[in-house]
Amino acid sequence: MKTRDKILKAIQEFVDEYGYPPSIREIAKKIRLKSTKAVKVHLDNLASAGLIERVSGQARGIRIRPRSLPIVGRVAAGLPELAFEEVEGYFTPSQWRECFLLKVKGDSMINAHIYEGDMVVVKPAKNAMDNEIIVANVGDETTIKRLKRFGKELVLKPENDAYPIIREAFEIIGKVIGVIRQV
Amino acid sequence: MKTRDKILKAIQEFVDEYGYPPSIREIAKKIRLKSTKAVKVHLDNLASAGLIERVSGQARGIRIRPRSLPIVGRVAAGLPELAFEEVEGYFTPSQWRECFLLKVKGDSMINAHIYEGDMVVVKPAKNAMDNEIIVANVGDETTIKRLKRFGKELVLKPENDAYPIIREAFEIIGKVIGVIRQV
DNA sequence: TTATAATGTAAACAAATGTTTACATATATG
DNA sequence: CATATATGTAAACATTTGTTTACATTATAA
Repeated sequence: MKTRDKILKAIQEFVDEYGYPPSIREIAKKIRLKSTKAVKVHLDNLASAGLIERVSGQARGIRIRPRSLPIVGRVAAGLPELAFEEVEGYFTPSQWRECFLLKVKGDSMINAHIYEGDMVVVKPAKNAMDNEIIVANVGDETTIKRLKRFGKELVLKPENDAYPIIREAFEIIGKVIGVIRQV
Repeated sequence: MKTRDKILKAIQEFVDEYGYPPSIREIAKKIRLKSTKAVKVHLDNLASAGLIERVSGQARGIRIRPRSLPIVGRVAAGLPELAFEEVEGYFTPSQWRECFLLKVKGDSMINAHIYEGDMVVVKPAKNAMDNEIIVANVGDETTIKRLKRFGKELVLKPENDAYPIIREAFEIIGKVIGVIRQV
């Protein structure tokens, strides 16, 4: 692996671990270079190649693109090292920064393809719109349901015909903006 | 708004804008404080309150964004600012570092709860074990199936009884280690 | 009110950190 | 081979940046 790529990888790992970018000396130590000059040259190259951005003179003035995963529709033959022919877009987990994950219990939302053991991504909120899937507290139970407006009444609708609509009082905790399942 | 909260907000805004944390002087300038001492005291308070993490002596050694999302089983009443009673664990999107996302087409995997429009998280690999869900190229089609070993023969099994087992030649692209759906 | 703590200013200090210079070594490249 | 270029080491340098000290101001409580 070329030194330049090692540096890029080291930066990404450092940011993942510490939450802020490394200093030049920290990069040098991580990839076992004995001089800061060599690192600086490579950083300048990475910057002119557009792989990172730098603010000269500033401590840890390195910005790497927010980590994102490429979304593809199909994969080119041979899998030539992430050189996908048809990248449809990018998914950035950082859009979930303010969220938490709620582990799904029960099967009351299977029509929305939310199953026991899945994790729903919840964006904290106190209000929601008609038809959104939300997390709410009913009594001391935390539950995932679809919010439905019947005239002036707000109710919680399971996505499973075997369960009844909930008309009890509830408190909205947040909106479900995604579902994750680890295989 | 209290100075401490202004500082916390300023840090978040700075990180959003520049990709790395602010220096104490930059914070002071942003919230119009004329001394670095005042900022430092507040940073120390924020740190002991657990709202930020600091590495003393290091330039821009401030971490605000959690590296992981908390997984909860239920939410405490009132949602007291992300103070969850029962955090069961943490989910770190960075475990998907080497992966890509493949958009799901068709309904051949619905028994594994993988639906059209979902995205599967694929970890590139050239081999897989019996029973794993994999991404493979069959001809010039990219497909998601379960890998099955029949004696010495490896086949691709859909998770939908309406589809037949695929016995054609295929190339393994990677393993499916997760499923994401954006609601 | 008066004492005490919290908060802020100003300046000095020390450490961390980016930058530069001089030189050595490897790696092409003709 | 000979030369140029890239890459690296070592050390010095200048700036940035966290920390501390001394003191002023404001808020809080007895």
